[in-house]
Amino acid sequence: MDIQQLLTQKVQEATLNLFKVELPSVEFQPTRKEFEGDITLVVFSMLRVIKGNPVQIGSQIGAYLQENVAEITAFNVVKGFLNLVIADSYYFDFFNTHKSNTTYGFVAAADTNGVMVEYSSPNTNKPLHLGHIRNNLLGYSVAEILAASGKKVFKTQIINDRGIHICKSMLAWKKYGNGETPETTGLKGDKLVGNYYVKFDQEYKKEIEELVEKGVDKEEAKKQAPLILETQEMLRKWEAGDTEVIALWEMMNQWVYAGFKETYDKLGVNFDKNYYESDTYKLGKDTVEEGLAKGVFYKKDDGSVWIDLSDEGLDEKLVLRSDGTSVYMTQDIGTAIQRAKDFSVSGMVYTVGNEQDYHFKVLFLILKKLDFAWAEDLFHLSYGMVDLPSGKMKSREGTVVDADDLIDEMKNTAATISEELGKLDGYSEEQKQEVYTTIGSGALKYFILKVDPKKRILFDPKASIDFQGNTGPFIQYTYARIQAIIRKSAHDQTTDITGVELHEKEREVLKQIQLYPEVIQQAAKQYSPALIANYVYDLVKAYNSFFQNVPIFGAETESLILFRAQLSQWVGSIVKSGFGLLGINVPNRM
RNA sequence: GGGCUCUUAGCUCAGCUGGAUAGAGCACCUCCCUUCUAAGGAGGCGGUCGAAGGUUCGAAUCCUUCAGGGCUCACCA
Repeated sequence: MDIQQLLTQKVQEATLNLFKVELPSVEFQPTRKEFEGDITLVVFSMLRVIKGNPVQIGSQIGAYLQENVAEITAFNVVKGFLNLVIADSYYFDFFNTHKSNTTYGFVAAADTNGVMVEYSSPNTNKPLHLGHIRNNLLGYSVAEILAASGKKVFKTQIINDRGIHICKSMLAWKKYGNGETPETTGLKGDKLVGNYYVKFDQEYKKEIEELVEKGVDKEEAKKQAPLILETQEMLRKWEAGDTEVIALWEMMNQWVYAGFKETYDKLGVNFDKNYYESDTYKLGKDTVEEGLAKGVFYKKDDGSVWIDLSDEGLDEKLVLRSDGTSVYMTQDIGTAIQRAKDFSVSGMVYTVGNEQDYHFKVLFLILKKLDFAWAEDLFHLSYGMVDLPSGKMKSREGTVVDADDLIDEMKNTAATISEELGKLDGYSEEQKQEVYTTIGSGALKYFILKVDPKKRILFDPKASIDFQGNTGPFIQYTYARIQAIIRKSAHDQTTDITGVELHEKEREVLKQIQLYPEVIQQAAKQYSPALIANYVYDLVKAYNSFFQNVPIFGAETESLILFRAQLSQWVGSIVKSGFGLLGINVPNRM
């Protein structure tokens, strides 16, 4: 039982004895730095049931607790706050019990209830950019956090691999590509295909202009341009299973997947299963047909199929076009059902930007109306856009921050700083490169994950990401320093500690460590890696203050040295664990 | 126009779901490396929590209105 639970009981016992009232709930909070104490009972909130002067009530309860609870050694009352001082012995018990547990704070996964986390979900025409980085980091991290909180987690992505836009890059490559491949050009596959998508757009615009000059109306020109007609023809062939078109489609998709794989590896993210729209959209169509029979949907005169959500305060929404082809919603219905079949999950998390809030509101509602039991446990992990100072990233204006470029740039910055500091002497070139990668991507990942997912991020490419203060490298640096202590320390890391007096700084560190399990649960509940990031930062700050103000190897007694070395080790282990939940590595030296 | 959402120090962000004098980092100004890694530590400067009302012992947090930003309301995905 942790101290708060124990105190809750004891406070209820106290009020029953002293005031003859049963307290429905007891409110605690950490004691503020400026007051003496470790944990604070808020007496104000009890005034509803106990009438009287809060200071007096607080004093009486405080006296009772000091008398009857071994862990409470002193107390003081300020206004309506009862500050309680917890005995060192309590902290040492806590310390000895958990310090060697490498999964401290984690709850073992129950097999029964799985959760699926979808993230990334790229479009095969466009190389990944900064917005995708946020998506990938968030999704991966939330999956890790959910797993740590006791869920069985499956990671997936849905790949947008079909539709008219895919045919555009295929056609452009066929017409202007001269058989170029990633091998012949040395380009990453996704970049190569992305170039042809852009190329299509350029040529298409030229055709439109030519037609307009000949006197064709602009809207009409868009429909008549030979390129768009050819693209539509290609899509028809694709849907008809034309061998040549399918072969081209498969070849180019493979290039893109190979390119994405490289970027995912660099980001350190992965998936248990990939879904492809080309596989799931048909199931969506079938489901709509069934729903139509059940009366969930209705058909308009032109043959299009809709759902009426006006009772729920929303609009009518199209789920099948009049020509019978599927829309985005259709295929998302299909994908969800397919997943529920493939994995036994009780929940699904969709990591998708907040511009699709409305879409997911509708999707979840439709699935509920279709009576799927799991539809109650769907969550849209909606996150804010990553904007540049100039506004939105626009590929046409060349203002997109490319994922690969940014990752490389961060690594280079890390390398420059590292070399200036020159602390990696004795490392091989390969080891150094590894450290630079760790630091560079640590800086990037932390920068993005420390912000509440809901909020939009402003990213200024000119003002580079910091390496000092509340940053990834700051935290990694603390970890590296701790490793230096461990290397130097010949002390046994598991012996129990007794008979030393806690320094104020050590107490602060231990209080922070105590919070970790609860922080993981909160982060899981709120789907927020930012809570983990900010927690690790606070832990590290408390540790640094200890490190800088309290000697370790210069401590007065052997057991004190032992304790401080062990404490350092434990902090290091939690930093590693917490950063692991964010998908960030830690270096042994830096 | 309807819906959703955001606004906290010059800048970037916390603020434990209603509690004490609103906290960090960056930037700026002082100090601290013959003790373990100074990518660090100790301190200073800096706030009418977008505005106005309301709820109550108590509001950055809850409610209402207003202002400003973002997203969205496609037979695009």
